[in-house]
Amino acid sequence: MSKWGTSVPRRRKRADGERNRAQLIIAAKNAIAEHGAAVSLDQVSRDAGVSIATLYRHFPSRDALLQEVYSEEVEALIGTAEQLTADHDPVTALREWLVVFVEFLNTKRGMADALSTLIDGPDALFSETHARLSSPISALVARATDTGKFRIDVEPLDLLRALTGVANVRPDPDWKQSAIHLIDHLIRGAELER
Amino acid sequence: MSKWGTSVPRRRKRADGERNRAQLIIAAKNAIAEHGAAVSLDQVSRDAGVSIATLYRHFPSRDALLQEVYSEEVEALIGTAEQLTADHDPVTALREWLVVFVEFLNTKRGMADALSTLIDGPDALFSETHARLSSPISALVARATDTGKFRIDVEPLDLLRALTGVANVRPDPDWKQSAIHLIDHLIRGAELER
Amino acid sequence: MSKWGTSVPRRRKRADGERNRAQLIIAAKNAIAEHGAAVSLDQVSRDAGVSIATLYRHFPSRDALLQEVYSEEVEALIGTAEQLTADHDPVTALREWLVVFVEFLNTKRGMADALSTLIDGPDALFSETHARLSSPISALVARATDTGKFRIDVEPLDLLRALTGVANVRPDPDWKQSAIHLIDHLIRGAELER
Amino acid sequence: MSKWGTSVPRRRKRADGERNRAQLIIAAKNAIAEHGAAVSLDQVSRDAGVSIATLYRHFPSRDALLQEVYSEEVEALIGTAEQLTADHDPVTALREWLVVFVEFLNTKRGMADALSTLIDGPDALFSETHARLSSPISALVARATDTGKFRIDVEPLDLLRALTGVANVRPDPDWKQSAIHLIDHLIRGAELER
DNA sequence: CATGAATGAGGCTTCATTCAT
DNA sequence: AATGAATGAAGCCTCATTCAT
Repeated sequence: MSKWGTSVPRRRKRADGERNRAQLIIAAKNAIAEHGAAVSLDQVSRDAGVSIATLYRHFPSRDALLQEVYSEEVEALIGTAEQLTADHDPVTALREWLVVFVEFLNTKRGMADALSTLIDGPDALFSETHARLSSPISALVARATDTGKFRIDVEPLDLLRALTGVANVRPDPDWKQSAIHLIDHLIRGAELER
Repeated sequence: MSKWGTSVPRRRKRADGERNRAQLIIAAKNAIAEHGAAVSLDQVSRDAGVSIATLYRHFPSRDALLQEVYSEEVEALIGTAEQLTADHDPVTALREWLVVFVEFLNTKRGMADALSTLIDGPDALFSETHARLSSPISALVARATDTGKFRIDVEPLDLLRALTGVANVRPDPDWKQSAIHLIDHLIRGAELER
Repeated sequence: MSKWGTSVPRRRKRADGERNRAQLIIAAKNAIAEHGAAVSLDQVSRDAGVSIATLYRHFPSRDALLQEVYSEEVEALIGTAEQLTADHDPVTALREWLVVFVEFLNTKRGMADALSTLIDGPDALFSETHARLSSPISALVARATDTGKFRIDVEPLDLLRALTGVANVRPDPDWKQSAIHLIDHLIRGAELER
Repeated sequence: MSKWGTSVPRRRKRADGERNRAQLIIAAKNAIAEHGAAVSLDQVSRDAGVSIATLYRHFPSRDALLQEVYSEEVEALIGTAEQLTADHDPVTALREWLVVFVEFLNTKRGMADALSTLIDGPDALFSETHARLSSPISALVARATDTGKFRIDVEPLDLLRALTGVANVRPDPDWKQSAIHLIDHLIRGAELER
């Protein structure tokens, strides 16, 4: 089927393109973590080892890039929610997922900025991610609540927002531990029997 | 009309200087509330009715100005803590102060950005505010804890951070309500008798 | 399915090449009419359904492409001149041709830009077109003059330039009518008997 | 009244500012004449010997700059129309003004581009200039027509457009002569008695 | 003290054009 | 012959900050 006997070497350039694309996403991820969501795209392209024009070829707008960076991780997060739901009792699943969310924030340092920085108020990027995270957290909370032993008046997404707040304290190396304390406290406040 | 002919003008000069300084802080405060922390200093100086150079005379750098804006409000917050401590029982005082803190965040929309936007590591501005807020919140929590009916494993400052997280959801007009729900939940999680 | 198994594909390759070339010219023509002469070549190649590289294979530079677009239409114009000369009396032929020229400008909206945009001095593109249009208009004018009833001190090409000036008023939807009025006036000014 | 004894030296900087402003207008004028209206503002600022930021300080937008360049000359033109109306018989006045208009085009080479290039179709800049030139030319034509010996079916502004067309032939050094021939022809076509 | 002006530097974005396959 | 990818270069614009008066 192949013209040259192996199926791989054909279209090396194409492969490079995809490698660059990947590099850009990685660079953007790191850059955002380091400098916040307002990173210069110039910076990102430099980090990725490509020209700024190449960045623009792959991502026609800053948002398109952020979207992509964001997307991957968010999908993973959502997948984890399903996994945990299957493997654990409701409250544990919720707790564990919040812990995973904190891990996610770790890579995403600056992402919170990203959301609010994007100009148009309730913008597409935010709305979408919002919506995507809303499902799993709501489901997990609902499942915990359905046990009858758990009650929480806080809107599910606000749990994530609270953790984001703790995560945004940039310099503190112990923030993850702090966040876990907060998770425990939040759960404890929701348990009816004590 | 002479510059030194009366005893008043000499003082007025000084007064003008201070008025300018005050105006600048007010303008910066409003500008930040309105446009986020990335406001152009030009904008601020224009709003204050002085030249950009005058701004620089008073505040040698952008950060110095932010610092000051921040400072004022923080001092007010601290004052409130003392007031509440004097007027209310420990848990109520804590709860009320957290509510006041949420109000503070309301004016400061964008201030959170300001903090995280400042680029490198444990920056001076943040650290100082951090330190200054640490005292009142710690004191309030300690006082509540000392009643023996209250226990919280979360680091006091993290309570504020959690609220900040909820506050940072820019477009939601109900965020304040959400924040208060969170406060109640956090307090509830800390009460030993239920 | 084999590449060389039939005698047709070999020719088709060539045919494709020519088709592409033609498509490119058409696309460029439309693009210029729509967006002015500053169209991006990327746009043109996309419209033509080929890659930008293919565009470059056919036309080594932006100017080469414009040249070609221009050329085709100019040839058609010249053909029309001959036709009109054959079919009508001198003055009518001249008038009609000027009307056709106005039609030509209509499709070419933006072409005028194209010419003057090319940066330096008496550029090749312009000069050539210049030269090519010079013949027919001069011939038509000469033929009208030879009747002895017609006299015009204006350089023949300037008649076209004047019309181009009227045509370049972009927003006016009645410009064609205006141009025809101008044609009539110009002819009227040349008629000796009145 | 002055603090230093002469009224001049005070505010030297301000004077510089105005000089720069003037330089920018001159540079823009020349640059447009040379490269057309799409000149890079960077280029203009460089020619004027100031930084691009300074250009922007004086003219917040490209249009603002063009407006200014344009404005001065247009006002002069309008003034001339009044002068000529006062000093000459109707037809002569019209003819002379058209000659002056040709002179104006000489400085303005590329201005025609400017008009059509500015993005929004019938845009403010164009409309205004349009309107401003409309008055004098209409008045001059009307006055000539009122003599009863002159008739022209061409819209007054189209006379200017026709001349602009001739003027836009960049390389020809004799274009001014050509334009004057055209003027004479246009006038001749309008005279009823011959 | 205050001012208006100026600027360097940096980010954004778009192209025409080249290159390896 | 055709392609997608890459890039240098250039334009646009904005801002924090400095300076001469």
